[in-house]
Amino acid sequence: MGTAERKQREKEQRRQDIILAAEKVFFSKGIQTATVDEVAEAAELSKGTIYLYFKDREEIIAALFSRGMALLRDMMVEAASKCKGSIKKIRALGKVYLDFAKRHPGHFALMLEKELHRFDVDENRPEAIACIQAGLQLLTMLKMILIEGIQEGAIRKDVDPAQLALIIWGELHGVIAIASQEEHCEYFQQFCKFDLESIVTVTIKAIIGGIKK
Amino acid sequence: MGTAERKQREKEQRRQDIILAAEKVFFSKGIQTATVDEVAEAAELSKGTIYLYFKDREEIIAALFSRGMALLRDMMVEAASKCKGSIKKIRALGKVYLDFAKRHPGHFALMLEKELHRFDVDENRPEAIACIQAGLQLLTMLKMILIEGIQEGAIRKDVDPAQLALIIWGELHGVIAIASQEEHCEYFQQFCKFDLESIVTVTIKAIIGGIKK
DNA sequence: TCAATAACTGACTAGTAGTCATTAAATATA
DNA sequence: TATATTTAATGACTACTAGTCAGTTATTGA
Repeated sequence: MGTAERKQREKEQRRQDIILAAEKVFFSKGIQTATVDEVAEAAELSKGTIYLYFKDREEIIAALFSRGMALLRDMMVEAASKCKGSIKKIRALGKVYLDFAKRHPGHFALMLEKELHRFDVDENRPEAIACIQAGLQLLTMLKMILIEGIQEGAIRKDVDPAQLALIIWGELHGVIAIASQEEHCEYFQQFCKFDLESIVTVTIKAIIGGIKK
Repeated sequence: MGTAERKQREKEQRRQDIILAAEKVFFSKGIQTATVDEVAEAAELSKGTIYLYFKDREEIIAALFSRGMALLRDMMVEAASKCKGSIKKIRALGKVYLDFAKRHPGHFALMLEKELHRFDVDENRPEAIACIQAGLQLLTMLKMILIEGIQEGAIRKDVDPAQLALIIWGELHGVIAIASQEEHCEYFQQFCKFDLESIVTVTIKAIIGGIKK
């Protein structure tokens, strides 16, 4: 009797439906201003049902975040696999992040808002673990590329590759976050004019310059 | 008749008192959870009075932010003035940020939470302008150091110094933000063990490596 | 057919941002 | 000094939203 299994699948499906509805609402109305009631309406469910599937509002956002992170990770893994040599791979990652920002602006905005500021979700809950896992997989991929580069002799070997992976990710994300935010502020435009693409290119160049042998 | 001037001073004083009360409340209870009522109570004023001095909650936070930013800017300007040579100055800035995090943990936390994500404050309001000004002053100082470095021949001259200043600030802040957040997460500890101090040292080294001639 | 279980509902509670008519205090004026 | 006027402060109130839970409906298994 596969009833239990089917029910399990249906439950998972409903959860996914809620996540998709939440994406529509949160990405169009803004993370801060969208309400759970609006998510419920978009999902054609009552608010109470939403809370059967997610502990609280923050957990819904965490689910969106980990989906976006997984998306980015997949794009990065694919792009890296197409390049030969660690330096080229790292250069490709910057381009991928730009591409991600263009193709998934909602997820990108969520990442800018949440990547650098701790979720208020209990660290032991599945959604929090999924967030951390996706981030760790991204860092691990980067670490592998660095190890490869050290073996090739292209990258300096006096730094721990894991630590360096964290640094590169922080640098890249930090620059893109600040630049994409200040892109729309006229006061900052006076300080320096640029497009996101050129600033990422320069950043990647600087990062690589800092880790090359 | 100096009544008007005195009243103006008193008004400004009250505003400062509210900001100090807000610091206590926001920094102890957390930016997200502290309420305006609590600020009012700490300032020994009614909530209505708070709203005579600040348009909304976000503007109170913006006032704290710009105060912190000015604090950091002053520390950085002072530290830079004590060093000879642009490379040494840049190295000093990383140390200053660490020192700032230790001496002003509340402001540091606010910066992690807000620096990379746009304030919902009208760009034309004084508080928003103060935030942007403080940030711009910091970037301008960095730009001056870079120009000095280019003239000295210590720093590569193929990049716009203003753009490079933005990149360095983004890199430094991005790394510190991610590292200080993940410092407390056991899952990330498995990936790589480090203390904030060593990661900042390595980051500064990487940044300098990326911009040296 | 009917009892048991699971899924869902929406009115309700609690809590908070922001408002505004009213009160109190300070100042200017006669 | 007495009174009018302006300024500062109040706190009860509204509007809104996260999260709950007793009750309803649908599904399943006997």
